[in-house]
Amino acid sequence: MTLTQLSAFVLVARLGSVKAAANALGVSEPAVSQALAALRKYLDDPLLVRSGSGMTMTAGGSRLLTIAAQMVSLGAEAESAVRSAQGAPEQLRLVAPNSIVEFVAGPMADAFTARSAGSIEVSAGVSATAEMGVLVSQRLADLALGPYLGGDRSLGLVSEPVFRCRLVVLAAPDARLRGAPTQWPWLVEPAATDPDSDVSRLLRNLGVPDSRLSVFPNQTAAWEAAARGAGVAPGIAHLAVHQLRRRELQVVDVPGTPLELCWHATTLPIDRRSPAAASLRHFLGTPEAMKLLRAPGAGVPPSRFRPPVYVTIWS
Amino acid sequence: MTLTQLSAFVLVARLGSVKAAANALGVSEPAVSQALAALRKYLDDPLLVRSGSGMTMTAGGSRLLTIAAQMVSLGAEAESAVRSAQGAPEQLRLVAPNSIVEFVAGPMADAFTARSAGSIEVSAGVSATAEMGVLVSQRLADLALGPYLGGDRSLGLVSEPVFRCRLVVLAAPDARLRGAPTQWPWLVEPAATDPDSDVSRLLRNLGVPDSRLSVFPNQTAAWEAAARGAGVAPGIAHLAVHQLRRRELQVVDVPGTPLELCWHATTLPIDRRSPAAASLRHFLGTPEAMKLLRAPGAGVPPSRFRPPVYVTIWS
DNA sequence: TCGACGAATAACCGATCGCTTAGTGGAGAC
DNA sequence: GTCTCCACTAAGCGATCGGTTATTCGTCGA
Repeated sequence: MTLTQLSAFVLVARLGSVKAAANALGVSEPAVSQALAALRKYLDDPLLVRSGSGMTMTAGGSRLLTIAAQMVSLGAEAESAVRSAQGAPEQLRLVAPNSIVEFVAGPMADAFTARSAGSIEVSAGVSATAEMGVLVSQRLADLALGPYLGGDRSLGLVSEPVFRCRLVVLAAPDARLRGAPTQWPWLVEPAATDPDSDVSRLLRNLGVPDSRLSVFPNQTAAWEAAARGAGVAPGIAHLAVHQLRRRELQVVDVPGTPLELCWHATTLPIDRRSPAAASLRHFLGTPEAMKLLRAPGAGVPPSRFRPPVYVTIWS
Repeated sequence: MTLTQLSAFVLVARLGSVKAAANALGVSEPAVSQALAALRKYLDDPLLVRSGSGMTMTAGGSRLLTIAAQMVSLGAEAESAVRSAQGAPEQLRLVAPNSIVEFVAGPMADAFTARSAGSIEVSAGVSATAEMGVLVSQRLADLALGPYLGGDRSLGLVSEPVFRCRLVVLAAPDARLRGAPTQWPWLVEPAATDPDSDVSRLLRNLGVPDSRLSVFPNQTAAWEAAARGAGVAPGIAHLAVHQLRRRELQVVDVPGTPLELCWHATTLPIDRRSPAAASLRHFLGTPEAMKLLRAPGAGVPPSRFRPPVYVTIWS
């Protein structure tokens, strides 16, 4: 019985599928399956059994889940406790949707590290909406910046609004868009395939079929294609400020847009929150952070992003 | 960072020495030292440093201790939770001084297993007094039967009296004992070398030098030697009932004896106690258990006992 | 009935764990 | 100074872990 096995089990139980857990951990699906098999053998209990929709827990599995979750969480806590005790920079892991990581996580991390006088290092990772809450509650991440995640009460998370913005649809000024929006070519970033993402919701509301989507490795690439006239690209309005100002793109009037959004900061409740996480949470409310959220970085070349989507970056 | 490493660390921190921890775990001393080295390297902190008397914790070490102890404890809890959930017999580990294991633990375990209709299996192990409390608080054992262990408040244990008995000194009826007790040959079981044991205390009070001790692998062997006239053997009076009735041994009048003792049952507090441990604890108060405590088994041939002393038996 | 998807298994591989025995090093006791 | 105790290191060994790719198995849905 190892901590990796327990952590795989918890993730499978929480996400409801081996595949999802494998994605969240950034490993192949048999790796998770085997960790599960080893645990099953060791404890002599199936723990999770396949059932029509996802995996359901046995009696033993549900007892294990509560305990294993604590152990995994304590494991992460132990590391940070020891490291912080000796003055090494604390590792703080921020998780967010692709668009946020792409434009604001970098400057945000740099600013916060500077503000903490180098005593806290921030790293950022991309994750699907459905995984973000679990990652934070598992202490695989310290803070999630993105949609509201307080819906699942069982995770015990605090999700507070920090920033309002608008989702719009962009296209080149000279683009000739014929017919209904459902027939346009839609140039999207990978999050559009996350059913819980705002972009995905917008596309569903419009009734855009998957066949009309072109998925680009990141938002910047999708917007460049749109600027070349290849189609329309949904995006957060203020993140495209450079392209809009240079007239490479303009806002297209589409039903249901602009979609008012609110980014939330999600963490463990105060009593379970690490000091570093609390500090970052506080930083997000400062004018300095607001400025960074409002004035995004220029975006980064595609090569800096990992090819697979919805993979968290930390090992 | 593995659970074995954490468990080794906790034991070293609690027992104050690598050697003691190795004994408690039943492994060689370098094994523990290496586990510690691996943890130190992984966490990049010395955790425990040698200091004149034993090992003292660094700041990181003391932070780790509280968390690691929980993790180790949860690990044991996880196993028993899953096993009990699927109807497999629960493993209940009883720890006691050598004499109790030798004479009463076997019948007690059998009786309790029968009483629980086979749903709980009891195994018994020998441990030094100083280790018993730690073993219970670590959940390496579920119940300790022996001396009072409530002294160390930090372990958070409940130690309640269950049985009164007397420690006496025995010899063959025809033994010719010359001079003062300090000059007799003393035939002792291994617990006599445990400074916290009652036998050891008695010998200290009498001023018996170590050179006059002959250590036998178990109580039965020591008593057999005494019956052959090889010297005197301290022991719990009612455990020697067979030898006394057959006139192989008789009580020798020695200052400070009979020494009134009280066996205590030590467990975690009720809210942290496993149901099986609670059940055994309750069983110890029943007339059936009293009878077993009063009328011991015949003792077992030496070969059934492990050569090393003060080693807990479970892996 | 067939196909597709997701879980489980097989086979393999390198790294690490956990343990051993044997030897080194350092601090205190005589 | 030398002895002794105790922690640590070295070296080696077998088992397991944790990961991969490729394949098989079961179940659901068309």
